[in-house]
Amino acid sequence: MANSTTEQEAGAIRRRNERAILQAAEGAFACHGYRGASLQDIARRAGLPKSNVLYYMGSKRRLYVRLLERMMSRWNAILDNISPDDDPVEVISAFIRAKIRLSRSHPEGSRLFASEILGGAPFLQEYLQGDLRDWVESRAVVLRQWAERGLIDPVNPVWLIFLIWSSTQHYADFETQVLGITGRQSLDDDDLEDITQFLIQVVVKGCGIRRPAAGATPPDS
Amino acid sequence: MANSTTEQEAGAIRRRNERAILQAAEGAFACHGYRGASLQDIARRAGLPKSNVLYYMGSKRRLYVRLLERMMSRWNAILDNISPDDDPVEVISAFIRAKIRLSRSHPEGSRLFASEILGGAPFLQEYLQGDLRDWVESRAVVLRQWAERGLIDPVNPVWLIFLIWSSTQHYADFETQVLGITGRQSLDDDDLEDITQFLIQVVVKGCGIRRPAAGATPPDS
DNA sequence: TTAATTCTTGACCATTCGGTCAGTTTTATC
DNA sequence: GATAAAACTGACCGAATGGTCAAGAATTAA
Repeated sequence: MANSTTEQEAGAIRRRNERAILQAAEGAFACHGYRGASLQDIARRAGLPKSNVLYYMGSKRRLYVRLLERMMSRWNAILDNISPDDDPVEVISAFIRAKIRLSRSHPEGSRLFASEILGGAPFLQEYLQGDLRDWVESRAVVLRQWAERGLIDPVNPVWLIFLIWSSTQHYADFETQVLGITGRQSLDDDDLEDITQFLIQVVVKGCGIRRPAAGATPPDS
Repeated sequence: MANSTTEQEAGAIRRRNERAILQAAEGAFACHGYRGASLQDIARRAGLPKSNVLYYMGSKRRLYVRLLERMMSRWNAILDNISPDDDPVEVISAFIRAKIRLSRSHPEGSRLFASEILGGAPFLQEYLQGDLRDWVESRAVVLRQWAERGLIDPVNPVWLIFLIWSSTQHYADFETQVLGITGRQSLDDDDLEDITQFLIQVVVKGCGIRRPAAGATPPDS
């Protein structure tokens, strides 16, 4: 294969091919699920022979797990810490915004995750019942403290978190439905900003989320 | 095969076997998607030889389409008509409630639908851009009229419909995630009622949905 | 009882699946 | 240019895929 740039740092070929394979596989797994996706199809999308895919990834399972881990690390990156002293409106708004951004920047990874959950999460059970559960519980504690201080209605924190997850995830997972119904070819940045504002408004107003009284407990900004 | 009840109306065997196959196939397709599910697995779930599945259903594709159509008819059943004169709070509440009930009564059909959309809706494109789009548009008209009369904040009706769809669908599609994170084995009726109340409250309050002034335009009940 | 219809199923088919491997080519190092 | 390491890939394997078919079993209709 003709390679125009002969001089490049070591491992460049590996990096480039792995990137191509991972991207191709993400699309295939997102579209057809773990079982439904085939290495042949992934190889074709990546423009490589099937043997080459296995040379780099070892096996279909390893490739799939690697993609899941990549997606979960993206997910973890937006699960930032919050403190009871933070401004609830800011925290919730930032969370919704980050989640929408993730759905937009990595729609296929998002669908890959959804497909994994739909199939009963055979590879992510541990994560769901471990790290992610702990994260949800820690946020629930903060939300309850906000409720005690009258900064939010006494809603079930877990249902609220699920509401935000589902309503934002929707725009990646059900993109086909959204486009089909709205008659668009794609959603542009303005649409996404509009959706983000709408979700923030409904959640903040719907849960009675308020900013803390000025000077009471400064949100450290 | 021993058949205890010899005397029964014609077609009883067919009905019973088709039921078993459809149920088995719904679970398999929901779990693994169209490509990922295998007739062998479906036959095993139904307790029949593979040949028998093909005898009744013709082909994998026909079986899949039949399941999709069955699910869409359930879906259509809750897309009832509304009039601008109806009480917005009642309409939205009833819609959320019906949608939650559908997710609960037919979780695997719900996941089957989700899997179809995730895969790009190869079999449902027409439905999405046709009947469903028309339905959404007709509801959007009513919602805008409500907004003009001050019965709801001027939110984008389509985003509101998507919000209700996604947040309710979540409890079927992401059941594994919900159970893993809450540490439950299953969600009981009380949980679902709690979730329903939460979603109704957030949406109604969040969108500023109000009941029409008494006697103004009676909701015909 | 007989004849027709429906139902059942194992054997079989071409194709594709994930995966192995040996052998070749390309690249990096000296 | 020589050597070693990395990259590449066609051929191949056993298993599983969706689907066909013919022949037999069970049920129904006459």
